[in-house]
Amino acid sequence: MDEQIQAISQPIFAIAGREFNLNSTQQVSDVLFKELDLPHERLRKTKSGHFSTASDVLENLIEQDETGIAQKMLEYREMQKLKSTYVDSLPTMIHPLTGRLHTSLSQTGAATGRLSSSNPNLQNIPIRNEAGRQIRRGFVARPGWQFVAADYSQVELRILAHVSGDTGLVEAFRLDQDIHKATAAAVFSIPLEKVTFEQRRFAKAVNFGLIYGMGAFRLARDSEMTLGEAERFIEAYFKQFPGIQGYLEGTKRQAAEKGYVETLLGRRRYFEILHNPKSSANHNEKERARREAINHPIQGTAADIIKLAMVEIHKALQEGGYAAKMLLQIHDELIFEAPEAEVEAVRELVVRLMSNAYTLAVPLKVEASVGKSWYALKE
DNA sequence: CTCAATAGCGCG
DNA sequence: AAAGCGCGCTATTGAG
Repeated sequence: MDEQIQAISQPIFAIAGREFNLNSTQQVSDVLFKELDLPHERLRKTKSGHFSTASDVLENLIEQDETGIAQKMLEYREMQKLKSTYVDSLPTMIHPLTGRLHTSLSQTGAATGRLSSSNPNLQNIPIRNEAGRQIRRGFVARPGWQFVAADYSQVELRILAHVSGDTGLVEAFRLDQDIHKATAAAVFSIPLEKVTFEQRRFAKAVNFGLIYGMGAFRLARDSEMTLGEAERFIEAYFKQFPGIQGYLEGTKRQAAEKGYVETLLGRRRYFEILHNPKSSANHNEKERARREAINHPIQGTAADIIKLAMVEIHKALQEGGYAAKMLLQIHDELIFEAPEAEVEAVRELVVRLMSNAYTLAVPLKVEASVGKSWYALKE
């Protein structure tokens, strides 16, 4: 990746006889969409009226783009992001006395009760693409120590199963089924072993979309379905998981009647927009508030639970006389650093306390891994 | 120079 | 435009 990153030091590109700065989305938009022979009537516009050059737009253009500029820009952007945000920036933030990076965690940064991380943000270190993932090679445990990482598996869907009481979802988690596969089998009315990769991928998108209050429009856009087909699919989904439909409706009703919704542990988020019938908010704002209300009890409960686990684990490490330290929380995941001799005990302790942090109608599954670097975590 | 808004994108 | 939630950081742009 070093070579790839070095290769982007020059952000000036020439195309259609003009030079422009690839960092300037406005320049790119003007040149790429107006001077090139691309159909630009149907393209998305930004707030300021320029054509959007967001990655999803460029990806859709690759096919028809004979110049190859769309592909080039995506590659350039990926490397530029990694270079500016991580490779160039993180080393400058190493503390001179400790030789380490120290983030600041805010307990009030997120409306749902999540923590947020800043200066630097260590909750968004790349992992999804291999080039970015290489950044994690830079995070290494001190000599003779190892990282122990433990994350909740599907914690938000498990919380949805609990708060909705949906029997199908609860059963699937109790049987420790592959939840997206089980969803696909249910909505397509086929046996588990007949579920294709595509069907599972689709069910996964729908499961996540629900947590965020997704509608038929988005579903249709992200799939090959028409709007009508997407509406029928969602209908079929709710028929299969009526508890989920009940949760969505109940949450909306509570937000309207009481003006707030809350997590299992009582953390509230207020929605004046939905409570006040004379609210001046427009339709879009109300729809957004509706989705926020749907999401809060789920995301917020997950945040409550991992915080309980963090308190318990801190206590247990202290009382057990461990040298191991809790380093970082990434929403559904905790990272520790432990001396070699403590690794197995810490791993066992962390998995146990995270799993038992709060009792739901379904098990809280925790997966752990160990390694000398953040890149090399295994198991 | 600082400040705010915007576009874009990294993560869960 | 906006049409799935929650964040923080970088670069550009335009303003004072």
